[in-house]
Amino acid sequence: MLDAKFVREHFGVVEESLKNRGYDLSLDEFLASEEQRRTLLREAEELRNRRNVVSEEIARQKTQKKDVAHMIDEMKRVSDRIKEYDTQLKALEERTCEFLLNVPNIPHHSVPIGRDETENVEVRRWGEPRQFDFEPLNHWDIGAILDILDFERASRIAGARFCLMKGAGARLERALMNFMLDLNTAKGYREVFPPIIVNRESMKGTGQLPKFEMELFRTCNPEYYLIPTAEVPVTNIHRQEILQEKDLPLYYTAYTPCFRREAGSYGKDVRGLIRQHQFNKVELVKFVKPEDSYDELESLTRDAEDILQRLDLPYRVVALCTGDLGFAAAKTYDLEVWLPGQQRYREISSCSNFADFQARRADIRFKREGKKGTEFVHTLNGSALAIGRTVAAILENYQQRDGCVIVPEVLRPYMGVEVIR
RNA sequence: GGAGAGGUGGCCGAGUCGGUCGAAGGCAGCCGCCUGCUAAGCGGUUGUGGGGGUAAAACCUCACCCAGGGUUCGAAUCCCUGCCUCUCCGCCA
Repeated sequence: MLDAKFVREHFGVVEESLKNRGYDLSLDEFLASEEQRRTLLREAEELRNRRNVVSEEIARQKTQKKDVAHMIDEMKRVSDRIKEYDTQLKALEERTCEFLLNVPNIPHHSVPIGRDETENVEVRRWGEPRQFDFEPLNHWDIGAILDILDFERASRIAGARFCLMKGAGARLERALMNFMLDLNTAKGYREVFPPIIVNRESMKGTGQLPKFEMELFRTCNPEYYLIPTAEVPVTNIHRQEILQEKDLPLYYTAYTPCFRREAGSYGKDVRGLIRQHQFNKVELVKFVKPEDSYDELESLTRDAEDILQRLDLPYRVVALCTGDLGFAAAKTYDLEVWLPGQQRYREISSCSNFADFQARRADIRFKREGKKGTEFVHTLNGSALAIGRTVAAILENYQQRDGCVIVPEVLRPYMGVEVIR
């Protein structure tokens, strides 16, 4: 969420950023109702002041047994007027809040301007896509041949966009989770295992709600939401807290299952592990001081890249342009891994700096040593990595002519075997 | 699921029959004094958010005693609802 005062005072900046993101949203109505709100607020506060002053007077005179009926009479009228003001103010506040909740973050000035994903900018590449002396298969074919990925039975158990992993497939999934968590914690990220269904407030805090209700699974009675990413519960660890400067930065890593409706993605990636309703992911989350957040984004991205490098999977880093940037993000790098079966790079991690956008929504602040007042922290997160997609990448990149799959060296201690056959 | 208790400032803790309570007292922190010895004593000070104001402060004002409603001229104090915590019983991975 943006700061109402900031929007008031810098609406030019906000309009520009909305335009760059491809949003068609006018600020006029917001500015007008804000103006009205502030006027009403001042008048209401004057009345309250009057009421406070006279109420004290009433108390004083009453102890002296004086007649206060006329004052009480006046205050009755004042209180009625305050109530009227409050009703109006509440309506206005709801309107401005509602509006602000639907305004996306302002992109950082280093974010390339562009309409959609075709205008994202490649920042760097790592690794050489392997040259095959045979036609490389898709991971779902490899999975079927090895009998480690079973989409048919999964659809019987649950439905489309689910996968039953079996034998070495299940073991590979688990190996990757452990490998990634071990690596991340060794770098100083604190491992947490959070609730994976959360309340509405948490979803609001990170920006999934109210705008993206359609993309979430929800429970009824009582109402909870299944998390689409560990970002939600982990960022909300510090919701409504005031942290101390000396406690920052805070680094967390978490493995969780993730659940996504994938509404509106009909026909996309219908086969394989790329787009599932349920998938596993290891996430990195940072809480940092504002002045550090863009450096922290670079190091967070490097930490995610490190996993791909250790797995020896070719990838590239892409800076998302304004038109492709997520709602809450100020800047995002996507890591795209090479999939030989599809002959293209596919997203496997998304690393973002949200600046103070989530912190303001979730009310996560910090106090500087020796300074008055508080400031919002900056939050960041990134996948390190999406497990299912990593499985797909390993199967496709490490496949052999005879159908078996070599296990990447760093995973062998976790897998117990060198080859999946 | 059943029966009770409770949620007050960084922490502990008071708040009487609703009125001068942003809230006693203690601890902790900060500033100063005193003392010369490893610490005590004395004085002062210490929250957050909004609006106004200022070059910036100062300053003025409103709100905040879990959250949201209600009663009242006036609520931390009374009523209702919700959330959370604790104790006991039951059930259970």
